[in-house]
Amino acid sequence: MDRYMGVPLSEVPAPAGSAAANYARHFVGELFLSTFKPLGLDPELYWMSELYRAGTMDSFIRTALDAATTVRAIYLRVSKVEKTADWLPISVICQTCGRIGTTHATDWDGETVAYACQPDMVAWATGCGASGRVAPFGGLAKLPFNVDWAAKWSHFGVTIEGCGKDLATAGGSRDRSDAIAREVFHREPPLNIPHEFINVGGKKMSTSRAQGAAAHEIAAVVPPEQIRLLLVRHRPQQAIEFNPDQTDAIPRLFDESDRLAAATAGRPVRGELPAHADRIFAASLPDAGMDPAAAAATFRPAFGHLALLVQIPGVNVAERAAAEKGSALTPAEVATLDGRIAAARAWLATYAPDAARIAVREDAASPNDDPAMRALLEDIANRLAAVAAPWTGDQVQEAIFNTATERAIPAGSVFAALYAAFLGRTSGPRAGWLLASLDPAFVIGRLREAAGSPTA
RNA sequence: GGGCCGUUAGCUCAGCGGCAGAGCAGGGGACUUUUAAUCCUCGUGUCGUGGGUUCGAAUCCCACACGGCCCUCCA
Repeated sequence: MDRYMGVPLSEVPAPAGSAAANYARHFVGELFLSTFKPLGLDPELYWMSELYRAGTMDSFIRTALDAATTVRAIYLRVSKVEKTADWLPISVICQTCGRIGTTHATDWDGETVAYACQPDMVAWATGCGASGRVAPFGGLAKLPFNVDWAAKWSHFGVTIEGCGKDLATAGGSRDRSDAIAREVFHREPPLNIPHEFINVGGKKMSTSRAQGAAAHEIAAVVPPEQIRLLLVRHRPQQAIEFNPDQTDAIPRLFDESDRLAAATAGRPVRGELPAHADRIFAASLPDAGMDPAAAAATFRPAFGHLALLVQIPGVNVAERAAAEKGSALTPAEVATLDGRIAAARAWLATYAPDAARIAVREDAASPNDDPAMRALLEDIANRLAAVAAPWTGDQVQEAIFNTATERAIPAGSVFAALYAAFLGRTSGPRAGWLLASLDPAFVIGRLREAAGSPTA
């Protein structure tokens, strides 16, 4: 580890087992790109290490070194950072040990600089102590971050580039780079659009601090379209509050996505829509080639509903979805459905609040308060005991309704009593199918507990 | 100590000089076989606080409070 501290990441070997050419490519390729790609972000990459090696940056290096006095003045004026009088805006790679973080360059003579690799320049790396002169071109040195940033604007002709608020602060990195662009490279810096962060539970999302959820964890649950919506629906300078843990934030994100789709497709929508709802929807589509109108018109099963259906044994979710739509699902709709089913399962396994999970009570039910209801539950138990296992959902549902009708008790209150006995709550999925999926002896026993009758 | 962004309904957020809004949550109601479904209905909230500008301020200006982030290096 120490051996590589201070060495350019492009020169550090990739971790064992990685196929990447070096450490930088390993992380950009394996982590960033694999997360971005499903989101429809397919950037064209430039590796600065290659541009430096190819000599592309040489003219900027020369300009910066010639203007070293100006650069030092900018650091002092803009950021109140005082560099020593011999400091040069160049980071030389030590010819002996390969480190870039430990070198101090001085004495630009128009072709070469002197440098020293210092053992105690920074706390996090130890220089080898070598010194010498080097022509800082062709990849033997790099520009410091702020100068490098400004140089890139000139080289790539950048006209607009946002950045996070951490860099956009007054006297911060962006201000320094802006000043360098103007005064050293004589070019107006690109239009800046500072943007906020994503907070989880009021705190900046941070994997290293184990705070809230990590991006790749959320991406494992929320499909690309909804993640894009999360990022796109707010003003950029508004921090995004997203706390999926034990909340309905994820189902709501789906609901908003579907609402925007409905509006785009011209279907009626409750309430007021945000300005440019159709544009927000189009921007949330991960595939740039996708026709927003066509995408909006497809059937989109409600996430909350799916999260319920996947928990009920014996339910054919695809059949239910087709029934709800009123016709067979298209291949694209099947793909949407499958994606949402997977998302619903992942959500239930991770972030979902307990209230969203159906769980049959382990403990015994207490007898119902109402004598008439107790008698009715006993009646249902007896009827079911006469039905040969395995029960079907229809059989159980029929037994419930027949009993309720005969005893002139509203079906609604019977169901409430059943849910209380089995789930410990007042509502739930279709009771007949729920009970049919459980062990018959258990069901009868539980019904008699709720009826207050001896179960032996 | 300096700076940037934010603060609007329980939650998430629009509105950004002209009657304070939406979704969700929540309350009430409808539906005699229940998808946690569906439908109808209900919104006074010190627009963070205090000043100022204005015929008129959530909106513009100034202070202050609170929250987040930054102000050494690296990127």
